[in-house]
Amino acid sequence: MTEMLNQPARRNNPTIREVALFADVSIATVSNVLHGKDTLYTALTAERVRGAVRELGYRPNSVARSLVGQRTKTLGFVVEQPHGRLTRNSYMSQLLDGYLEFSVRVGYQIKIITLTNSSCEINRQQLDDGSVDGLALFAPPQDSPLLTWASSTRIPVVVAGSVPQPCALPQVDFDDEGAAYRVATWIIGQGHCSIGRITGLLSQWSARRRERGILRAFQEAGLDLSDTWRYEGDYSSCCGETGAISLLEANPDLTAIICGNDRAALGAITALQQRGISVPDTVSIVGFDDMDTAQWINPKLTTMRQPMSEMGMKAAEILIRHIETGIRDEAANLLSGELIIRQSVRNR
Amino acid sequence: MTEMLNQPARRNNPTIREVALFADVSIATVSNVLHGKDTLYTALTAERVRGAVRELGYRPNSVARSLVGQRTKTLGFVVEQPHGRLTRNSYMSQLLDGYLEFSVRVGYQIKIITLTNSSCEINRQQLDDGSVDGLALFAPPQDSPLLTWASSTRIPVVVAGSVPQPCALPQVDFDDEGAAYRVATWIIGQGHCSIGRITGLLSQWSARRRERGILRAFQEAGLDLSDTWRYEGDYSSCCGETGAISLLEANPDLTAIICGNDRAALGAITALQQRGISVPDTVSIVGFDDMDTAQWINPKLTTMRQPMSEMGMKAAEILIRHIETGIRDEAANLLSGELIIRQSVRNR
DNA sequence: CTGCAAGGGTGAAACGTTTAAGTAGACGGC
DNA sequence: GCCGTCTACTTAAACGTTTCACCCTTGCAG
Repeated sequence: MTEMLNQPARRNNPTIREVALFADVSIATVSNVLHGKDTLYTALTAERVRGAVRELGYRPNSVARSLVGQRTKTLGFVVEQPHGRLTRNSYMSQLLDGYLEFSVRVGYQIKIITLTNSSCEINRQQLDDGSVDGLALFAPPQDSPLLTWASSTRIPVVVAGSVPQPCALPQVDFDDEGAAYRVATWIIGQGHCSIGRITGLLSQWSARRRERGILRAFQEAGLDLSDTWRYEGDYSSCCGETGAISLLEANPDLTAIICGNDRAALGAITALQQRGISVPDTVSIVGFDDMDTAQWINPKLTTMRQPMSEMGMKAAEILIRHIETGIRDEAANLLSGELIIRQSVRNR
Repeated sequence: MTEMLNQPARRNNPTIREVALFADVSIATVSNVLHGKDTLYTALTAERVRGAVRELGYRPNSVARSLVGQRTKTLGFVVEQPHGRLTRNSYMSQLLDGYLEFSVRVGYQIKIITLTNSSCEINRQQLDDGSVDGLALFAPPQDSPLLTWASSTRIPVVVAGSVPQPCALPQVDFDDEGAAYRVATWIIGQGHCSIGRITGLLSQWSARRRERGILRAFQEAGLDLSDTWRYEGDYSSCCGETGAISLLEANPDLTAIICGNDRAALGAITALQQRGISVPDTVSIVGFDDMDTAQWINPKLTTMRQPMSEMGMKAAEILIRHIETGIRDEAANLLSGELIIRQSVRNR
């Protein structure tokens, strides 16, 4: 007994039990007061309880709460290697940002779950061990075993960003095709008709969808649909450099290039400028993503911004609705991008 | 009808109790097998238990585990508004990256805790409600009430990044003064002796420490220590623009500018180039941070890279050691930066 | 005076684990 | 034949909550 009194500095958090003792009421009453079940106690007892809580510095233990309530008010942010490092591309951070913002606003917390390919089997334990109420899979690799796992699991799941097309899960993604169509249509509207494109790897769904959008716009405008105007890259700046040069050699009358992402666009600009070809006066360049650097380079890059943060938010929204109402979202939520017009495209 | 079909997929996770029943052993035995307490069971029972686990698809509930074990194997990543959005500056994402990487490697998970100034009192509940074993406060505002709270709390805490100087908590930070000293010494070594500087707000500790480092180098080299060579900015690109011009007007023989961060450096370069002043031929520019854009602009920016990821790792390391051994780190862990030499500084 | 509803509260089970303490049986030494 | 020691288990008490069922007053209608 004296021991308890002697340990002022390092003593453990008080429990609801001690609060009850201190206030001279039952545990149940403390709980009721704390939950504002106001028909179950008098103002007097409430005051005594609150006094005890204040005096003892009581904070409810969320783990115990989760155990009995069978929910943790926590959502998982799942990211698989090789993305791994969140920062490598700001893509992930922006998704996280939106996801976090929405979740926190409605009272959920976020746990980050990273899976390495190798230890996928081991780490998968974390996915459904009761520590989260729901999971959002962000930009999963196309062949991720998680996708099949997710479609048969008990726990609410949503997939967001770069979703492989045939995917029977609730999903939110960028409207690649629509955005590409709009970019192409817009640039045609600027008077260009000899337009090259540097795509991502066409084995990837997102790159294929963008290609489709561009082709649709080209077709409507009666432009040449042949592969002469296409260079298949891999979203690297390096492929932007070689792609730009290669396209220009194949089509000397080229006046514009649509790049699959900003990095490729940066590479293209660099390569062209090194050869004394002016951007945008001779060749116009448009990118995809609106990465931070886009506004710092010269000329400032005109590009299609992906609504990353909004996608994160939407993912959280869908997930939380599923958790709280049991209603699983079935639609494919395609968010559209925004064309950020800067200086790298010239009106002819 | 469809509802009926949906039910079997939605059945709850099996508990250790059901595994025990299935394998016809006690709960304790299941637990022992799962924990590899190999003196406590025969190979035969182990096989029966593992069979049951497999058959039922049992996964231990981590919440229950945490409750009895009194630890969650989870660390908090605490970030206060107005940083809020992780992505605004990649600063936070990089810290998170390192923190995450180290933690995951040694078996800890990460929960993100964002605090808005307004609801600080409310959200503070989350900080010590038993849901995390330790907390890392990243780049707290100088006057953050969290800092005083943290120094008197029971739970292990570490502060990382932009730590206010008088802070009695375990901490890891960038060696601002040392890095600034090295940058200044190096640029003097390149033959410059008319060197301006654009600082951050000198009310902030980090900016003051950098200023001190620069002055020490200037003093050792016998350079003019007066304020003529100093422009106090606020780490914005805008202040870089006005700062560069203002310094140049005050000191026409200026040959180099040390910028408090990369954003200011970018602003300075833009402003100088707009006036037809060549960088680095006429004026050299050196930055601080090594933001992504630094390698994309022309000329590529020479800058002092902050070891953000390493700082995150170090924070996790210190925290976990404190948690597991009870030994609180008392040293101020100052990590040094790396000078990334690119093209924006000319050797005279 | 009885019955009964409402108000204000309590007791205890449950959530799913871990683990200290206990136990039954086999075996060996004397 | 008795004691002690191992081995392989089991029992049950925690961990800190929430919540459901129940209990005791008191007041009031019949």
